[in-house]
Amino acid sequence: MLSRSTAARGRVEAMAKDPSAPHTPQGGALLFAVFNEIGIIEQLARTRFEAVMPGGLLLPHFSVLNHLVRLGDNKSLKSLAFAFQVSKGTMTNTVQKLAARGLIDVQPDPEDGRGKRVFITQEGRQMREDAIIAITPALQMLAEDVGFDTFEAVLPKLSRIRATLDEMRNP
Amino acid sequence: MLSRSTAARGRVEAMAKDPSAPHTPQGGALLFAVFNEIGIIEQLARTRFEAVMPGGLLLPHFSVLNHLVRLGDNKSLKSLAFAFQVSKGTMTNTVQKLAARGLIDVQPDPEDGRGKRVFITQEGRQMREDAIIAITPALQMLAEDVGFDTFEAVLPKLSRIRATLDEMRNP
DNA sequence: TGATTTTAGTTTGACATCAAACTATATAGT
DNA sequence: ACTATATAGTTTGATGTCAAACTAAAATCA
Repeated sequence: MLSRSTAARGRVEAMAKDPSAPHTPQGGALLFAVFNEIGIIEQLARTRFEAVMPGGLLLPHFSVLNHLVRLGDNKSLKSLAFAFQVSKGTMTNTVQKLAARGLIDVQPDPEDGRGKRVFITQEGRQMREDAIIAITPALQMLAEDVGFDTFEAVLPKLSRIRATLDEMRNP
Repeated sequence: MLSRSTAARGRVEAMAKDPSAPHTPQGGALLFAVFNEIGIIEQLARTRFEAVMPGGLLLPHFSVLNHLVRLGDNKSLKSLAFAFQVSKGTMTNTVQKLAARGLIDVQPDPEDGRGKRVFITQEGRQMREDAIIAITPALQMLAEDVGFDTFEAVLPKLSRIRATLDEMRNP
């Protein structure tokens, strides 16, 4: 059986780097490799995150709770969908799940008959706290093993890539 | 309507950075921010990639074709699932879709009655070439706008994070 | 004011994905 | 050899997601 890191490397190398391929830009392989690493990290991080979440909380659910605590509640579904770059239907689904668990409270918007407003409940705040507590050991281990400076160095560059990708949408 | 980059920043800030939260490690916010950027980039990149793929080819489909060209075909489903870090069932599904389109050829493993072997067809090779041609403009634009050096700088650090996350699985 | 268009949210249908159960074959243990 | 266990692949049921169709309520405009 291959080691896990070998497996991951296998996937890294799985992406395009064929120098004989026509029309491949010089260094297109580099970009492929970066996006491939990002894809793997996203998957590994999500899996690990959800594995330790209390009550089977999923990443998008936590994300919404965290958003409501950090940036304040009384948010519309639209703004939440926009903030997380998911479709309206997806946010409808997420909000319904959170509401069914009593972690948020959804009410009609008093100023707009079409809209709704999302509030976090006390249970929702507690769940968000528990979630942060649950993931903290993994984050600490990661910070120790990888080095904090690596994360510091990488964040602004990722932001730059994200911002550019963001601007490239719908030209 | 908010600008798109404002929206993306909204999602960035949506993740944990609450300094008042108990048990939040010093700088836990940094790690959250990094993973959040990674999540957004993965989503934006996938969407953009699939939007230009010929014949509605999806990212996992392309990834398998590319893998078979770059690392050679005659692969088992197991090894493909392992390389891409997806479940066996997922790879069964992906392989069935590719085979139905005639892009790969799946045959029983002559040396193992349980196994199958996956081969890429000429149509599959052509599809992979077309896909690379289709995504190249976006990659070039990105490389120009962001700067090649940013990608060069970020790749080894992402690899490090990925490798550590990989090692952290199933201790 | 009345008609058109835009917007907020929901629903529907399709698809990728996963975990777990299942089948069939191979390997290990005795 | 016979039984146990492990492995390759498929299937099943659930979930998250999206795009597109749909409903209802603004906002625009003529």
